Amino acid sequence: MVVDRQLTEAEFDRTFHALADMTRRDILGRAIRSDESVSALSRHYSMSLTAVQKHIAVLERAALVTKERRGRAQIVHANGPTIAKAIALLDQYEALWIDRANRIADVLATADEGEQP
Amino acid sequence: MVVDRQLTEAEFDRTFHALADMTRRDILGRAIRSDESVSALSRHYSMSLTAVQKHIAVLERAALVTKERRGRAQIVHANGPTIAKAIALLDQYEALWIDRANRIADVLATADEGEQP
DNA sequence: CTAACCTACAACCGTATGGTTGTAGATAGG
DNA sequence: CCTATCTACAACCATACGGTTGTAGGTTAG
Repeated sequence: MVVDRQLTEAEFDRTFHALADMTRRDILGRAIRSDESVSALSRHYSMSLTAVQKHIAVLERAALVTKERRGRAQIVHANGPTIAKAIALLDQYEALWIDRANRIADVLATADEGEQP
Repeated sequence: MVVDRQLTEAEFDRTFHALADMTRRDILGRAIRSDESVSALSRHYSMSLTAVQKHIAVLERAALVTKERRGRAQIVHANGPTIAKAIALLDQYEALWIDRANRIADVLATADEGEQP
């Protein structure tokens, strides 16, 4: 099963784009805490149902969320693994940054040694 | 000093929007690994200098990057703390998700106990 | 001083984004 | 059956985005 592969660059594009909107982050948060239908979710916001549907579609294309039919309602579930993969990428950047900061600190420390002969 | 506060929602918008583009992620990666000027960075990409300037401006508005004048060159530095704050938000989402998954597992386990009397 | 270089910014263009309204198809409930 | 509910989707609109070219201002090197 190809299930735990890294996200492609295009998938990262979609994931971060989906996260770059307050309404979508809020929808994601609600989807994580409980299972609500599309229309139930839409009632939390002062915009049309269609607008919320589109936001959910963006989250869905980013694989941050999945929909499950349950009678006439469409239940929105959060998809944890995609969040984890986004974290993994940012962790790589942070690790590089910390590594660089450490190397710079080393260079400065070594330079200091030579300055008091 | 108000330095380590959380990002506002609008700042998260900018941060994730900045990360939602392959070229900008690449520029951020290069800025983390080394200090390059704007024009030096632009040489890595098959687009105009102006386009790269704009990408850097987006990263700068998101506080993922800062610029430092050095003679006639403008050096682009990565800004680690902002990356860390983005990670912190995603970690919150992931923690909620794991918590929810655990609670669901508990409910299922409890239900199983009652099924073999 | 002059020429080359680095950066900044305005103006423009096609396309994507985020919103709206309106129409229509399933499904559940009384 | 009939009606209210939930969802889907097309069409439209204003604005933002990602790219271009062109012009202009500092700064360094020779």
